[in-house]
Amino acid sequence: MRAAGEKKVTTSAGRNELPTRAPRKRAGRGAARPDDADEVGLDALVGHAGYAVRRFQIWIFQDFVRTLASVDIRPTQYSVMTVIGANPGLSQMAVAKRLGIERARLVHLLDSLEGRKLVRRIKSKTDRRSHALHLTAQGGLSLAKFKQLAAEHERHVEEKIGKGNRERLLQILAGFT
Amino acid sequence: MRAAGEKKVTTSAGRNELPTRAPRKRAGRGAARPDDADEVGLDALVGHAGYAVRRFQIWIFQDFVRTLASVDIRPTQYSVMTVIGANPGLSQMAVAKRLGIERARLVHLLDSLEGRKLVRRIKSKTDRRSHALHLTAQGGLSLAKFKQLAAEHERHVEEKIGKGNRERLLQILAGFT
DNA sequence: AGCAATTGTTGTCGTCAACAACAATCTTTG
DNA sequence: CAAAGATTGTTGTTGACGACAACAATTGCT
Repeated sequence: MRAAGEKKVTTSAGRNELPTRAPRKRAGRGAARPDDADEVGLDALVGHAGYAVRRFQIWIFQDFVRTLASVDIRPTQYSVMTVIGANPGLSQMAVAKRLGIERARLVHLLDSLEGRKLVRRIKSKTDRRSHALHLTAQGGLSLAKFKQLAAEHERHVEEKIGKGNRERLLQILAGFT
Repeated sequence: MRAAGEKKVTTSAGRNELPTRAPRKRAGRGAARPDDADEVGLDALVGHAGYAVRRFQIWIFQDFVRTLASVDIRPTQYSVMTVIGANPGLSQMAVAKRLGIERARLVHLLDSLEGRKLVRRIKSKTDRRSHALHLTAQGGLSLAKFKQLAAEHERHVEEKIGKGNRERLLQILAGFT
């Protein structure tokens, strides 16, 4: 519901400023006073995996949100629906554990999705504490659309870091999924 | 939880009924329904770079916080001090731009660091709007210690994904730093 | 001088991880 | 079987964080 920005972000959104890194001289210590951020040396920060990953994560997140803005689905919502769609009848606990999110957080997520008639909580008969999660008919249809857009987002990632690098990345991080 | 032989991704577009596992601990559920998160298929989620990166980012973040817990320094604080240490005299705007954080947010960050006598805001004489940021003597000493711990954290990353993979990762994501 | 832009600051809003506490409901065990 | 313990969904709080909006002081531009 934001969309107020209406920035000139095209749907392709790739190749904006990747190779900016001008091989300029390192910011000289002492007298030099780099005012432009482009000239600021990072020193020890480069070489930290966490920093690079954080920046990349932010970029990916924003592109995902932007690409799926028309359907108003955020990454976490998408992951929840995907898991439920692939494993109907899961309990909230199971979904939370699988996605590594707090079950407390999943409550709000599902409230929202259920309010939009995408997901249903059905009381389990075998365990009256838990809910069996299912996609609604509309939810299934919608998820198909979401997946299309998510695939488009994935193409943006390819454009940004290269197809081979993306696959390599997935391979390296396969242990965390 | 590595989900080793996980190849239950039946590419046939239809439903992929999970391979019937013998019901383990809990009383039989009647229908084949995975209760344990370990058995839950992710389907389309695997293959999404954003998901893998997010999980990895969370892991890295937590390890960083844990490794630097003794000095009570969080990733963002570390990045701010590193940049200031490498480029003394920077303005808040320059630091914020370089690290990709909001200048509004940097205010609180610096309030905290200045309160701990690690950095100083010195009024610029050339531009009385801005502050020149410097590490205090204690801040410089502390940063050296922080860097040691950060290097230890980085070793944890190596242990987790492998030395070569870590370097490849940094290489792939170099454009985002 | 006048007006737009920048800088630091304050504040709000929404997302997210991490806990804590609780009622309802299993499961275990004495 | 009944009490004790554990689990599930829920509500609430805390704190870090990104995104904005508005503002005063200051600078730059014309």
